[in-house]
Amino acid sequence: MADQVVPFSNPAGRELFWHSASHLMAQAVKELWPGAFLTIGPAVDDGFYYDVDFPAPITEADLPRIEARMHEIVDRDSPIVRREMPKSEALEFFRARGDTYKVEILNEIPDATVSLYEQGGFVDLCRGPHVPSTGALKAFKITSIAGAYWRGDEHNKMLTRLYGVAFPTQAQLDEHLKLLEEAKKRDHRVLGRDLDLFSFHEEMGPGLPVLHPKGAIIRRVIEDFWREEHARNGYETIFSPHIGKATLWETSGHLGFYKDSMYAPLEIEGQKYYLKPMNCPFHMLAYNNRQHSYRELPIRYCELGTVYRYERSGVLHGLLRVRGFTQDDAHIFMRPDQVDAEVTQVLKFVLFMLRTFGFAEFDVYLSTRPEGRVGTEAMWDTAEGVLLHALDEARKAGLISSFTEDKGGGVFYGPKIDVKVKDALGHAWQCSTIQVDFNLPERFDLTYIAEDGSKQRLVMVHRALLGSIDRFMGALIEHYAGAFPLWLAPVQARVLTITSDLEAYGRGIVDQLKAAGIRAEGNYSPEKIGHKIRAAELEKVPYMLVVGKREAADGKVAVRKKGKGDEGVAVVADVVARLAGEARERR
RNA sequence: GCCCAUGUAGCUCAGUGGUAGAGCGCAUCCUUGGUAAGGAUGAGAUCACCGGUUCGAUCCCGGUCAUGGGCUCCA
Repeated sequence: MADQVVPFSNPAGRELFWHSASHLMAQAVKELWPGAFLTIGPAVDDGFYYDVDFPAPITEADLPRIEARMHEIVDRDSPIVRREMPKSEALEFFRARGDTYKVEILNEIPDATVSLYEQGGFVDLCRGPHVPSTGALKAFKITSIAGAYWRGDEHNKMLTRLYGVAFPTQAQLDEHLKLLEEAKKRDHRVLGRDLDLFSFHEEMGPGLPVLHPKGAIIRRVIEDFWREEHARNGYETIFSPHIGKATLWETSGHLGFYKDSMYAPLEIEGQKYYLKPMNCPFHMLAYNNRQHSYRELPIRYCELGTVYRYERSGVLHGLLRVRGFTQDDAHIFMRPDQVDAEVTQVLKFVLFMLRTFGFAEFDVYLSTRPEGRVGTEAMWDTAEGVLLHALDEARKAGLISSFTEDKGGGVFYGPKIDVKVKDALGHAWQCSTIQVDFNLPERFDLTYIAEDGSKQRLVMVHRALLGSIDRFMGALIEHYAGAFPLWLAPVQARVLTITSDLEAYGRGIVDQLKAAGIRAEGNYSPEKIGHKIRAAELEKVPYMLVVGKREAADGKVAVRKKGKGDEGVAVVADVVARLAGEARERR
């Protein structure tokens, strides 16, 4: 059976190409370190990797050597040959080499026959297919080196993972590397510092950001919009404290299921208090403070609740993975007959919010019953059916194009819908989650009084639209590369005077903008206009309003839109109205 | 937490076993110039922290902390 040649433009072809490149890298490693053992080396979304058990640690400094050897192997242009053999024979082959990793993999392959690939004396167990010869692999780069546990299990040995990418031509590789550079410039951590949005400090501790005034404006704009829309959608805001007694977390089950993510308790007057990792228990108590009639439902409690979770130091990452963050949380209490309509409404709400922030592409997942769960099968059947129905409705309405079912991916207390947004570079960010919860209503004995006067168990849905406000900000920063649309921009307009003697005129314009609710400031320094424009462009201010003698003479400004250039002069009042309008429309 | 790497001025980065340098930014002064960098001068650094080796450590060694790339998990 000969391997088919599949073009690189095709996803399968790309995978084949990258997988072959992975073998090429493996051969180079094996030639340079004969004592190294190869484990697994697949193609991944944006390249390939190979996990290697090296006899002694290697470092980044070794990468050029490996690349050089790879080029040598390419020049040899060895044919890549597939050989099939009985599993037992392959086992013997790898056992003889003392290659326990390949033996372990082989033992898990159910087939009686396996395939090996050979290229210039280098042999690896592989399903294939591959490019016909090593000469086909022209352009590649080992991009990084990292540790990775054998089989991803931290109880296993730590291997060395080499990541790489490969392309049929050098031009394509260069293009790809350029794209990576671009992505680096959009990194929210870099922009967060350059645009003076937030910072981290050793003195405060890892995973604990502090928002600077400009970052705080973005946060406040997000929150104001959020509150407004929640009020409009029938939510009531509540506020809950940051700590709660141990008994509360015992009731909620967090001390049983979530303890590893919670911080050690504080002791106050002989009682243990825990920093909250979630807001749910407080909302449950607020609901349960009095009896509720079926007529009141659904009741929707929302809160921008700041929670604290222990995250292992190695996983912290800018605003995306922190130890204290604010969830845009809500808990909806309802009758069983209301769940369908409510979930559908929540999903629409989610998509409305995300679209308003400028995201147009979503990855939507339905996660169903996992092993080890609470609730009856009938409850799961109903809840999964409801979520599925909501997703179907959203699809029919054109709100989403499709969704993926993650079988067994639900939480122990109920099924859920997750929505990830895709940013301008195509990266997916986990944001929204809509979860049916069978657990807390039982634990907190949440009920309502039905039409016939009986006490009934209610259904509770837990949801977050943006997920973590902090993470969402990170997503926005990268999506817009720091160049926020007007309504989100910390500074919306900057007045730039051609000469410093026009300061008074400039200040007048700033005042008019501010009076209209525009976040405006002026730059009246005696720098040249080109300098001021460059500064404003770099700070990604959406509008630059340039004023010189000509404009000052007849009450006008020259409008320059960031990234677009000079738009010509306009009357000040018109410009103020235009910006105010854009901000109001959240553009 | 684990593996590897990194930590020098606000930022980006040079550099050396004899206590540091550039560009940008910042301050002051000059310049008042029409759409992405005008000029001069100046301030600014216990070279992450703690310990060791050494006559002497920013540099070598050890530890700690933080950061980065991953593994794992998740908002």
